[in-house]
Amino acid sequence: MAAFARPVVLWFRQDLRLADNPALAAAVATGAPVVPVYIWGPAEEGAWPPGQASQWFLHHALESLGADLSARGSRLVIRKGDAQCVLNELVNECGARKVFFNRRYEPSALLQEQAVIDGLVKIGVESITSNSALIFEPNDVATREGRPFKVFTPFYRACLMLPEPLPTVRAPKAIPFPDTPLRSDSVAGLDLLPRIKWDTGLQKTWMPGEAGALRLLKTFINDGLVNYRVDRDRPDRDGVSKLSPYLHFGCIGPRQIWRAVRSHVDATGSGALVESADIYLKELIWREFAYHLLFHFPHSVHKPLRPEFERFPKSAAAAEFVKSWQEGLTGYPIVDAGMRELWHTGWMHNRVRMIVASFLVKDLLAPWTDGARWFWDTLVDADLASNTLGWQWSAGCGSDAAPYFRIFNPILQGQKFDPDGVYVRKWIPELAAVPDRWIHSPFAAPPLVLQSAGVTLGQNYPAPLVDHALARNHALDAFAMIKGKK
DNA sequence: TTTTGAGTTGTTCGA
DNA sequence: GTCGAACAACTCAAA
Repeated sequence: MAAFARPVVLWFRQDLRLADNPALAAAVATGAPVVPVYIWGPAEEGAWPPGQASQWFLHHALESLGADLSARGSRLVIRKGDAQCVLNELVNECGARKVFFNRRYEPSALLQEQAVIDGLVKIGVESITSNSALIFEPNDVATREGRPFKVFTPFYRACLMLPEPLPTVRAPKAIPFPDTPLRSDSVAGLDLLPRIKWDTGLQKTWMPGEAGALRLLKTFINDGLVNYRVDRDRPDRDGVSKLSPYLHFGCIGPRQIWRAVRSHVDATGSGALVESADIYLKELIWREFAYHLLFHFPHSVHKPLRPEFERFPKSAAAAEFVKSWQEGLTGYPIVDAGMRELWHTGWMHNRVRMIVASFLVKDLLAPWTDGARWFWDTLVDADLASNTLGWQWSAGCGSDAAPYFRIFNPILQGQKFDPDGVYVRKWIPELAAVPDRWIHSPFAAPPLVLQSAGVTLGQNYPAPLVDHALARNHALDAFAMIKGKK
């Protein structure tokens, strides 16, 4: 029978995995041959096509997915272009009457999705969509008045009132592929890899794909989770899961993580583990909250949620400052270490993300949107929802943002969270010989100390761009100004 | 409708 | 060195 059944199309998007993939499961459950397709269409991502680092991750995640499909008797069809055109073309080629896919929530993706569904209806093809990317979709959570949440804590409480995430769908054992010959581009043909070889650091750091995600999750749950409460703030330790790029591309789903953590806690839960697990799972709910906000307030990707922040002043030197910040040449070691970690690995520890963001916006008085854009272009985990929420929070212009007076002191933050300077020395080797006492403030060290450490400020390590104490006062003035106090 | 309590991640200053 | 208060006022969400 199956040989004569019309095939169905499975459109892979940000869900590059076989397990916990409801659209794939639904397609396989039809009993018909399945045509899995990935469509590379950066032009449809609006102002936010994947950056170089994200493209690198995507390339390898696609190769991994292709291999996983082959192991199940299938293969990945790859095409370039406009999703609506490609899908129309593909259903005509293979005779499919059904297209399965998982939903996305970014503004441009929502438009794309509607165009795809409308286009397919016109030629008599049905679209069947599922949720794979979120534990709770944007409309699943609402205030009692039916409105979206703007504050995290009530959102979080509302989520906890909802039923626990369902057990995940297993990867299909076999995925039948039709006999029809179907043209496919190669992953390499998408031209996602850098022309100039700068990706060595990425290669050393990441193993993109479903297997890499599951391996990371397992290691984290067994080794990292119990100390997560403390170690999540320590960039000098290996204390976080680093699952963010895998979540972004859907190499793993949030429900898989939720279930795996919960099961581990239920099986072995000591007090410390329970506490750490709750904090970790709360981070997953932060991700949900970011999608909730992006969906309901799509303008937040480029406009502050608090409109008075459009008047927030900009330093006359902002453009130069941004450049130094990008290059890791601000003269504040913890900031520079973070920016260099980002450049080399496509990732930055979350504690350090907050520090560099506060520094850009409040010490350098540069627009938060410049920071958001740089992160977008350089992060392997660049995610419109999380990036937007993070920057609005740091800049203080989100609806539930850091209070204006919360200005990170880059020296204190370094001393507190990288007390032995291990993180700074790793990314700024020119400071390696600076003693612990001065590692986070080399500009304050006695000249003889710097001399014997081989550091000459302004030559092999920059003098600070701004004086933090002064910069802090300027920022406080700026906040008073936009509130109309000055 | 009005009221009430609360809001991720910090720093500084003075006692 | 440690500790508590101040740093504002506003908006959100629920009662």
